[in-house]
Amino acid sequence: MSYRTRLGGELRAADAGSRVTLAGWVARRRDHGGLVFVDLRDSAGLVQLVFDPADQPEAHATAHELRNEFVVQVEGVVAPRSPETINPKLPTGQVEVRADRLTVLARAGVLPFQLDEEGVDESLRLHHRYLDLRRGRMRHNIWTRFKLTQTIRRHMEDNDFWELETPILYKSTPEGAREFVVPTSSHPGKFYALPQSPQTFKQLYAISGFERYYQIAKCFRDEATRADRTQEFTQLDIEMAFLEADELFSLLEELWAKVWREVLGIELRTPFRRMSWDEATLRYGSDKPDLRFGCEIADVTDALRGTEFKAFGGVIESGGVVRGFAAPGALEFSRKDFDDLVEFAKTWGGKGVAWLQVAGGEIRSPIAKFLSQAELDGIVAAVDATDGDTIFLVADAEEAAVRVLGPLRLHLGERLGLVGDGWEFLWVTGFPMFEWLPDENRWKAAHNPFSAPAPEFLETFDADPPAARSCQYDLVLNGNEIGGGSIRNHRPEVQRRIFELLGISQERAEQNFSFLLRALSMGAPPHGGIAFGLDRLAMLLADADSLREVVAFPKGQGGADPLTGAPSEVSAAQLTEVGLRVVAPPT
RNA sequence: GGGGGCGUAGUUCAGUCGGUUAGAACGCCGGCCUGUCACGCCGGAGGUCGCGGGUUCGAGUCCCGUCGCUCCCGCCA
Repeated sequence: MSYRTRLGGELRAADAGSRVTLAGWVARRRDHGGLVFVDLRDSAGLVQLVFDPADQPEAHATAHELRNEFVVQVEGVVAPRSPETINPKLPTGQVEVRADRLTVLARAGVLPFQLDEEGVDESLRLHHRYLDLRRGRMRHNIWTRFKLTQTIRRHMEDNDFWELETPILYKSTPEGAREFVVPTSSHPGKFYALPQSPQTFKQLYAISGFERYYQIAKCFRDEATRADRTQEFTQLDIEMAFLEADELFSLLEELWAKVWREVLGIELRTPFRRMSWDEATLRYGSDKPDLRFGCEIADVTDALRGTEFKAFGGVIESGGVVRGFAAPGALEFSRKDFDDLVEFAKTWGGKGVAWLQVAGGEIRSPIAKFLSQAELDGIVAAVDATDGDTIFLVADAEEAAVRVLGPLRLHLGERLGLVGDGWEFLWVTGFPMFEWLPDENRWKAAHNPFSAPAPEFLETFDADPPAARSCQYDLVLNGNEIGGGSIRNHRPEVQRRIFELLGISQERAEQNFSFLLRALSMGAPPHGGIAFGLDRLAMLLADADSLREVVAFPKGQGGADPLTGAPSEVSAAQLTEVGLRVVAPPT
């Protein structure tokens, strides 16, 4: 005989008068008069048990000893509840169970925190994650994650993708993020790395003729953590042969529409918007613009050309720009509020921020007296400001101005409550291929070195690297980068030219990527793909503020796991086996 | 690697200008209550104020150091 009937719907449907066996956790016990009331919880719901000494004195006596989170099995008779006794805030349901038999299956000690309490210290929650996960909110978050991967698997399967695995013990290729290294006793002194992504192997699948690959893949980066960044994460990894980007875009638009329908019951508008990287950067100061509000950044340089006001004029003369945006509100900002904004801008490398309030047809600004009426009018027109707006301007080299204005726009969007509800998806395309690292005096791949140049840059990308744009695309949602990918280099000579420009010597390319170059030289189809951060998607879907809220057993800042105590030291014997000696033991 | 915030009962927090025996709520323990469900009522236990040092007649409170957690910058092809 099984332990139980499930609570919730199944039990509510049971006829009054029928006898049931239930098992679950004690959510709460109340004694009132001669009766004991127990709320019993399982994964399907909550039901109230009533113990009456008249029914069965022994069960009643045991029930009196119950504590929260005890695991019990009960037998009893389902009875309807009179509507006026049902508390809608606590969904114990339409029926109760008059219990006459009770077995305690497991006892619980005093809980380290109460399950209905909010704001409990996170490391305490992680230390007792099995308790924390019993809470409704966490249960919902984990459900969201499950529903996300379930919907993905169904959609990919329906579209003839194969779910294929790639190795976890990877070859170390020290480009990009710092890798986790793994020693092995078979080769003391040599190391595997954990994959930062299945990038190279998924390309090998495509080259091997597996034309539609996907995987829900674990990835690892030994880098500092953030609220939205962990060392160990999960991505939806996709690669296709004979791929046009448009084909991939519509496949994914359909996928996310399904996910939003399944998880949130929301219909997304498809196709998603698209924007070039250049446009996103200039208009929003970001390669992942949040389109839930306006405040588009405009160029006001022309309106101020030749101005007397040195702070602007000087910058313009030396080839810089003045850019800015108008934000509705901020008319009530105090001097200190504005000073804080200037400080904020400085943390992003800005020299300062100028502001002009447009109120009742007048311009209020500490710099207004330095500007002519024509210049003021020009500013207002350029940023398209209307009455009640405050205009924020930054004068600097174009790149520097953009770098400050983007975060400033986001900051003010939050601060002024401009960020609307909803889901703004955006494809960003045409990323730069390379980025110059002045400190190291070399070019760096802006995304990854396997992305193909856009066709119009195929001949010229190594002659004029800053101008080169790649076949890379990102999917952005409400200002979060949720995925990115590219059409790859399927011609080995193009891949070699990229490695060369990046200063990855032939020798090192040979050493690190020879398998890929070799594969490309034996008939590689045009291919490309994309990868999505599932943790971040789950976080957005569950409306959580940290990745750790949508990971069942997450690690804290610095990768420490309060639950298991990992990472931990290993024995001297284990070290000897892998040929390692710890030089600087933990203090 | 750098900067900010936090650390007081099992939990969430309060603690005034540095001043008597460090408080509240929830939880926990005991008792009462014949329909409770955030039950109610009475009583009780529970504290290395993260740790170390300093200033002071006196430190939870001020100073220095340190540890832990967290947020951000760097970093994250």
